[in-house]
Amino acid sequence: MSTDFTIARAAEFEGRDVALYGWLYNLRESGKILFPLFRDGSGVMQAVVSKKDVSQEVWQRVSDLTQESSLIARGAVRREPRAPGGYELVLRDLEVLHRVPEDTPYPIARKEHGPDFLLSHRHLWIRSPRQSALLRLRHEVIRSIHEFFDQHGFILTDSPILTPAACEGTTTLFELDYFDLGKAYLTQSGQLYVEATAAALGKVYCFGPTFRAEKSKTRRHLTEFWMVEPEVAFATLDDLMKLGEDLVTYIVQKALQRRRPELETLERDTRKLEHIQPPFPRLSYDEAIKILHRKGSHTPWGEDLGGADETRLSEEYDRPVIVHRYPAQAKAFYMEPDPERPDLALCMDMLAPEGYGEIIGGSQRLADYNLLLQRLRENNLPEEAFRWYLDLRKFGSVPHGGFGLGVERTTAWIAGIPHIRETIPFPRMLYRIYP
RNA sequence: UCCCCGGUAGCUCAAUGGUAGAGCAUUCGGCUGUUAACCGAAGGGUUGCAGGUUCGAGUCCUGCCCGGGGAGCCA
Repeated sequence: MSTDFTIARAAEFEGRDVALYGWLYNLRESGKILFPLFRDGSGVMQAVVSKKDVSQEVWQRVSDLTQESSLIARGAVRREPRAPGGYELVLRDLEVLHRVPEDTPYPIARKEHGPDFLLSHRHLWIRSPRQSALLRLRHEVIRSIHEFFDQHGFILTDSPILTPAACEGTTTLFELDYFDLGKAYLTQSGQLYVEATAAALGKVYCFGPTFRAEKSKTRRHLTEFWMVEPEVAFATLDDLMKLGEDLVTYIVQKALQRRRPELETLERDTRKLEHIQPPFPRLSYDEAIKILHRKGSHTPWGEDLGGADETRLSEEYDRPVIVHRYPAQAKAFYMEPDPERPDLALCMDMLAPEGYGEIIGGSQRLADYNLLLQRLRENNLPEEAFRWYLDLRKFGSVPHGGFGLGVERTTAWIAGIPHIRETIPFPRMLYRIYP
């Protein structure tokens, strides 16, 4: 009897007797033959039970199964073209661990449901094949990120989640009381802290949840989302664009290599992912605005690009497009000005194809102490809270930079799904914090 | 915060201002290769909440609550 059987690896167990630890996904009956469908977390597998081949007790236990009852099914794995997945379990014995009572049946049917109902039952919805495929894909994205940075000599230095002040805007912070020390805030970005660790370790990144109290109500926003933020000492804007391009390529190609079955479950057109390879097109903001004006946009020079602009730009290309050197006035206080055009910031955004919008935002950071101090004052930021950040410009300041990549947006794009809320186990949104 | 759409059975949805219905789910019966199986039957309702118009309101009006999509902002 094998104990390490999983449905995903059923082919390796052909002809062997196995124990399947799982749940009932569905039960199809046809007279004296039963087709229970089991799921075990790795996939769904059909079993077959003939009345003449099993005891009366086993037959009864299977016919009495209710959806999502937990169980141990024992039998032989057989290749069977008529079974979904190509293999089925010839059931010999069934042990019921917990039977879902019929007066409180499992609420999620294998039929259509609305988003409100599904999100309110998110703790159960994640059991469905599509949702578990998305969570496996998310896992793969995260794993690839860590692999990539490890292979490129980066050190993981996580930033704090509780912070004393804003990283960027001050209006979009979740605030809480911190003992006798006054207010603390949930982090919006780990960037300022990885700037410090980059000066200590050279090439670093942080990976963790970030929080935005923005009242955004769109398919691209969550109030709590995960971001990976590399930061590199001595890096120029060109280095950052190259790093972002290599990272995104690595993530996409590994997803294709390792998560084909999941992408198939999601009915993703993988041809659109195959050609995600460097180099990605690069446009200056000036060039981007020209293209947009030619395509009918009315965004004036100097303003940040809107969602419709991003879609217009990305539909020009079959891979992500990098837009660099935005007007400084539209960007954050900590960005290094372009020495040739001080009205521009040495920054870059990467826009995913197919209208998925910005997946990366980054920049070279202000390295000069006096200019940084001036920018802090212009933005009415509390100087005291940024004392340590200013110190980084007092003790061996170097050109450096980094970017943030949004895990959920990246996963949604690779999965080809319309809303990012399905790419995180328990999404946090403007009007939803349960379950 | 603003704009648009919606709320009817556990779920997805019907119902000209005139007797609240179907499919799925649940229960019972039938069927030896089913593929969201199929066939037959049964149970299941304070039509989001409060008020108003009307002989009569799921339907029309007002307010509120809840959700969805989008804008702005962002990853």
